[in-house]
Amino acid sequence: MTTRRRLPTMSDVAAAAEVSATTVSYVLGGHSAQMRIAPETQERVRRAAAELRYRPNRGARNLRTSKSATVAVISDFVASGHFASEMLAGASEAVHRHGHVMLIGETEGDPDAEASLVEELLERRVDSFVYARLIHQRCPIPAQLFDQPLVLLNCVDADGRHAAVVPDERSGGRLAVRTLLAAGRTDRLYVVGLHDAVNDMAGPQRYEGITAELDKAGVSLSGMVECEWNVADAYEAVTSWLSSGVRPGGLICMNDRVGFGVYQALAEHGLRVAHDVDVISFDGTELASWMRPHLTSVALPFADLGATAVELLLRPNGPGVDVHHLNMALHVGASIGASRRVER
Amino acid sequence: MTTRRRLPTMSDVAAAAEVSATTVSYVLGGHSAQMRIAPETQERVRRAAAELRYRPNRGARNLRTSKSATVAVISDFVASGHFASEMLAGASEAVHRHGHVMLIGETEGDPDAEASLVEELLERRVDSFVYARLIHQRCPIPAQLFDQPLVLLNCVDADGRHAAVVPDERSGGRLAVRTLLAAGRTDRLYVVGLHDAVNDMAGPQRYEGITAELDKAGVSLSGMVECEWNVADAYEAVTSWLSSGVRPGGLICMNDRVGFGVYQALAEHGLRVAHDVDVISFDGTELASWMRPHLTSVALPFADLGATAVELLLRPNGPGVDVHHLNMALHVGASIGASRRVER
DNA sequence: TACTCGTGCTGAATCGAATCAGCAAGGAAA
DNA sequence: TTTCCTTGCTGATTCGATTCAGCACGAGTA
Repeated sequence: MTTRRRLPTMSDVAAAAEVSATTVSYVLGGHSAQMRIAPETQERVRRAAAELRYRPNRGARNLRTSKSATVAVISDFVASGHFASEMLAGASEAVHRHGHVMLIGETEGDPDAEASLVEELLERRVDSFVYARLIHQRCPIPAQLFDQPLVLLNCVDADGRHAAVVPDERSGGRLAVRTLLAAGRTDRLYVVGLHDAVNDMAGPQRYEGITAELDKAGVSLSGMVECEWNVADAYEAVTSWLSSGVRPGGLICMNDRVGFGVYQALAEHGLRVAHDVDVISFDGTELASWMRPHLTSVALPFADLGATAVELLLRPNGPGVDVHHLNMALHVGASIGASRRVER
Repeated sequence: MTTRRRLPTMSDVAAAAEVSATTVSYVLGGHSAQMRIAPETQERVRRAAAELRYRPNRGARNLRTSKSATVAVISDFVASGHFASEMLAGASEAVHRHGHVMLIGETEGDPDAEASLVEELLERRVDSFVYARLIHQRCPIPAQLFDQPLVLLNCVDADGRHAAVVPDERSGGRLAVRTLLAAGRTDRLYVVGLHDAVNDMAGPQRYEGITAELDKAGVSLSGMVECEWNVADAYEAVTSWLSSGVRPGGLICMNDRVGFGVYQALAEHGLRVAHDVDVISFDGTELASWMRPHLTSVALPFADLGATAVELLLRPNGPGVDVHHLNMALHVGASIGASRRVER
């Protein structure tokens, strides 16, 4: 089923409505007032267009106007099976709301792939670009994008020359601490997952927020467990840490996958989440809601990040150069404070 | 940073190389032999193009040739945070390998959204379409796509009028059973996750494969636990089932999330995976590798599904109307047979 | 010398829409 | 009656590439 009949053009409509193609263009383009087209004529044109199932050829229009109503999203993930792809859903929704379409290119972060992808997109005269990263970080931007309308999504460039939309990790960190404190957890607090990753933004900023809020409350952090932000490393690090005899009161996990590993380690040591140890984490992915008990998590506003980036991009005056920090909200689970609720 | 300088056109190149635009077109289009352009002239044209950093305007080319080198992927998920988005990564890779770009539209399965999305895409004269579903199922196809080059991805239509790429669920089911049998598990076998979902393909076909292979081995299924394919339902169903006193030997979970719920339920009943109960599941997502012990899973070939769909679509003679079944491979974990390994 | 033929290139039309400049018809004002 | 304005529309050009038809020139042939 791949025969494609010729699609009706503007002059087909013009012929059907017995007017000129020019008139059709003005009517369907919404400029009929400016050109004083009589209401009956407008009606006739519109009916003809509907009857022929006329659809404008965007390519032809673009050629004339050099606008393509197309937003390209260049990301290092698309897929990768990661929860962050919700960002794309948010972006996609906003793009269609504006009557544009979204081109997606995945590059796995490879600069060569990025460069050739951008070339492809420029050939297609894409109007504007979103450059997205799976992990909130500082990263280099392909130079070809410098003079294009551009918004960075979940990342920032070194010099702050571009508009960016990122989560407010710092206040996310404060929120995590406030949540623990509000539940009465004020002692034996540890952070799990701190590590040095070059250009990482999430880790340091979350940590800043955590220490700032602790200082404010006069509570001090008892220490930290370093590990990569994944299940296996978190499990191993926490397991060997617990084996050394530490008995934490509250664990702040740098993301949900770390939280997952932490649950496993605690279980093997006979420690019950929420009863013996309070656990909170960051990201607010589905994974948190799969655990037992549900993991309380300070959520990244994935969809909102994507949508906001597109909204900025499509603003009439362009996106500007500000960095926009979006709030992280608490996804309440049941991983905190059960002991104290019971004691009461 | 949104100023956009005028891009060089073909006639700019022609002027620079002191030839006609026609000549430039033939040289850069690779038809120089046919038109007998002298090697030196070709060289001059190519140098001029490179110096001006000339990029063809695809829109203009499309207008002339009515081909856009664009593949649209319409899916009900994109994002949704699901592992299946790897299908898109596979598709994306194949699309770029063919020098095309990929337009993505997410619809959450809403027919109205689908219809208007397809209109948008047709306006842009997209060459060909992939219609994808998160869950392998039989589903209605938007009628506007009927006369477009189209491949269905992870779904089939009711009448089999379109090419489709789907996982071979049946042999996946057989593989799961063979794996259990090969590990010596031949008794107290149960399937977890069977349920009636209209138009679902994965469940019935996996089940068919399972029973066929069991029959062949002369082993019988001891029963099944019905639940939706998610963590919470699987946990609850299996927990109450275990509470009734059943002691299973092997559990075949309909997907990894069911497997996760099963792990939780088994743990609460003091049953150890691989020692007391063998567990195998389907899908082979990252989640399986996050569990302890790693869950052995019959994997969906996500990336391959996406790539194959695109390859079919871009075949010179069109995609045809066959349904292509791709093999599911075993992701070996450690959730099977530890007891018998120890006994030996 | 007249002719054909191969070589190497170009002119002009075309795709489908947007848009500027302008024109015919009719009514009002001078 | 002439001039001017308003109303309602159209012709021609343009965007940047592709592609058919054809042209000039020199070499080879009769």
